[in-house]
Parts: sequence; structure tokens; C-alpha cells
Amino acid sequence: MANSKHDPGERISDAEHAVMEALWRQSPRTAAEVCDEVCDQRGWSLATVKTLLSRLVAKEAISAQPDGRRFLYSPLVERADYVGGESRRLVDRLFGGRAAPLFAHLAEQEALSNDDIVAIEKLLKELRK
Amino acid sequence: MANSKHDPGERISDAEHAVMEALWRQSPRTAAEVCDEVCDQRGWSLATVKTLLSRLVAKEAISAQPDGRRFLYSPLVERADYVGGESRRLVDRLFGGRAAPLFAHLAEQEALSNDDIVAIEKLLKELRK
DNA sequence: CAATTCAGTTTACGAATGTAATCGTAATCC
DNA sequence: GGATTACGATTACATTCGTAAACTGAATTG
Repeated sequence: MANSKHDPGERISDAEHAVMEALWRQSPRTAAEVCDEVCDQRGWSLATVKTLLSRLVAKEAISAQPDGRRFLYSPLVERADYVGGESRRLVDRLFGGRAAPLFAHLAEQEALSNDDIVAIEKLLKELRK
Repeated sequence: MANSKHDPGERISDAEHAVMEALWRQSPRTAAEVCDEVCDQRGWSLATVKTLLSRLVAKEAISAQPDGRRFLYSPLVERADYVGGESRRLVDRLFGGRAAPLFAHLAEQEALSNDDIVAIEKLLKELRK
């Protein structure tokens, strides 16, 4: 394996993931700033965001740098690692670890747009070199 | 949208999914038969399987046909629907609904074997017709 | 027919999750 | 400088999940 910064060890939940996305988009951020970005979309209160931030700190998925009396939160887990892990999990669970059947399914469900197809063909060309 | 038989409405959990897989492989099945197939792999007791079967019935993910004093369980949710739904969820959550980035990630993580690549190219050829 | 066995149902119980409210305290505003 | 604000920390509480054990009633067995 090449480069995994920090395992969260414990898994990141759905709600927590929304907070991670906000921090991946920009960091470091205060709790209030994160709330600005997610509270509306998810119908959350600031208190909820604070809870989620604490839990993420506990899981070592993010760090909290003291800044005066508050904290600036930053991701410890990289988005690429998280996304890779989750993708892998799905492929393992549902497709016996093979990616091709996943694509077959996405294709069947018409989840592949023309843009997707073009993009993927380009990728394949790269890969087979 | 084309054909979805039965939504489970509630989501199928990880442990429940293992039971579903057993029933998708073959059905109808009794609790004991399901246990034969999964208890070893997961280190579960028969009691656990019974609980999971009950919960799946409650979620209307499977049916229970009385057969004498026991039940024969069968999936109500089709595997293709479940798999499609889960795949879609992942793609939506992590890739903004676009499949191409998922593909890129799998490629980067070397999660694509040569066989996968060949299979996917074949699929793409079909699709663009 | 009484005892045992077997199948489903009910109850259990701790950990994780979603979603906050409350508390304690440091800073800031009149 | 007392009141109000702004934060994080602590506590809360209903659900879901994982993992069973206990219970109940029917069937089988001796």
C-alpha cells in the first residue's frame, strides 16, 4: 500500500460525513463556519454540528487547533482515502470485489451519462498504456 | 424508472444484508438453512439469524411463508434493486452522482484488474451503440 | 401422555447514531 | 463590572444495530 495518512479507526457515520465534506471543501474552520455550510441543507442546529465535530475529533478523523477560546477544525483523513475506502467497501460487499459488475449495474440503471462514458473511455485508454 | 418490486422502505443493515445474500443465493429457506450458510462465516448463533430474519420481515424485505410450524423465507427485494440502490447512494454521496469519478478512484487505487478493464471496455462498446 | 426438542416471539442490553439542550466559563458590551 | 454572548464540554434521549438468551407453544419421542 502506498499512502494512507490517518485511519479513522472507527467508521465515519452519515451525518459525520456531511461535516467532513464541509471541512474538505475548506479548512480549517470553526464550528460556526461549518454550521453555516451544512445546517441549512440538513436542518441541523449548531449544537448538532458541535456534537458531530467532537465525535470526529474522538475518532481522530479531524483535528482541533485551539485558536483563542475556540477551535479550528481540519481533516486528518483525506477525502481521497475516505472515498477510496468506502468505494472499496461497496465493491467488496456487493460485487465480490470486482469493479466490472458495478459498472454493469450503473449502466443498466442508466446511471451512466454520455459524459461519463466518454470520460471513462479516456481513462481506460490511459490505463491500458 | 422501470421496475422496482418492493422497497424495503427502511434500510437494510450490514448484518441483515448477509442474510439477504443467503436468500438471494437460494430461496425459500428456513432459518436453520440460512444459519448453515452464514453462521460460520460471521460467527453467529442461530438466535442471531432468527432476529435478523424477523427484522427483515418487519422491513418487508423478505416474506415468510408458513410451512407447518416453521417458515420458509424468500426475498421480496430483488438483489438487483438492492445493489442498484446502494450503488446509487454511494455515487450520489461521494461523487455528486457522477459515475466517472468513481471509476477514476477505483482505477487510482488499483482496484481494477485487467479483466475488469476488458469487461468494462466491452460494456462501453455495447452502450455506445 | 409426559418429556424433550424445535421453531418462532419477546425481551435484553450495550454501542453507535441522530439530534439536540444544558452547563460552565471566558470574553465582550453597556 | 455585571449582563449578555459565544464557545466547548457534558448530559440527554429515542432509534437502530449487533448479538443473543429466555419464553412459549407445537411436535416428536419414548
